[in-house]
Amino acid sequence: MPEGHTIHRLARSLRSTLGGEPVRATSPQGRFGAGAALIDGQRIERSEAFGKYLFVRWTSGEILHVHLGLIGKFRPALDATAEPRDTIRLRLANDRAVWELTGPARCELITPAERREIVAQLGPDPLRRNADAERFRASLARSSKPIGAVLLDQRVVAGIGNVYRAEILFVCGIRPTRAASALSVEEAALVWDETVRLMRIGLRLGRIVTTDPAEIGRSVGRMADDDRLYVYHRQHCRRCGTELVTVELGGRPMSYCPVHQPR
DNA sequence: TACATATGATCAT
DNA sequence: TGATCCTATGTAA
Repeated sequence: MPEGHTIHRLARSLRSTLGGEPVRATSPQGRFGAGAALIDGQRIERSEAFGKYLFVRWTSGEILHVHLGLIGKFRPALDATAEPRDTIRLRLANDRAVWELTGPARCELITPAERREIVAQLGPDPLRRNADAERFRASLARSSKPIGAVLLDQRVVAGIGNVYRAEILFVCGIRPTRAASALSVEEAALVWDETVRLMRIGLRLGRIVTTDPAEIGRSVGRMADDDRLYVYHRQHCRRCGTELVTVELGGRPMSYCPVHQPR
């Protein structure tokens, strides 16, 4: 379930559970066998996320680059003692924890220069300190494409995915079909601020929650799944019940509320 | 069993 | 824009 908050959380969890001592690395599936052998027995020196990209630096100097893509998962083993399934690309283990990676779009060892190239292609990451909001605003001002499509462009802002783009624009009251360059400075600032706010919540909770607990009438902990989002994957607006409009932007479907997201 | 679908990105045309 | 890759899950047949 990978938008940026997931990867940031993952980077932290890997550090806290595997950091400090040598890690056993294997590739039960075999497709990353040579790479796993190179980091096997090393310690994690650094584990960080940039947008949806995960970088784990090892004491040997190798950098593990993982991108989960649409269906990839990197999670603690359900049963650490069971024989690993043969879909597991990479398994990282010490005496405290076992992590299993399946279905990644990318799992490779890269050099620091290659890491820099990847990061250089990415826009500011709202979950990183010192993220450059002005650079984001300037990208919007330059783009005549719909804001709904622009928010998915990782070169503009790194980490937003299909859920957050829909939810952010709802919370900001902005119709996704509007040209990015048509947003006022205040609107662009609002989009950035809400992106930071909502993704931080996602990072803290480990799941995407964009609804206001006061509006829902329940604490976040007691919210049903159906109450967590305003528009994503819904037929009707969580706020007013109006039938949502679905459009395809950036090659992927998204919904908006015609009442709360005016032209 | 088969098929559709999923919080993504890349490559070919 | 469309095809393709990667895996797991839910629903239909």
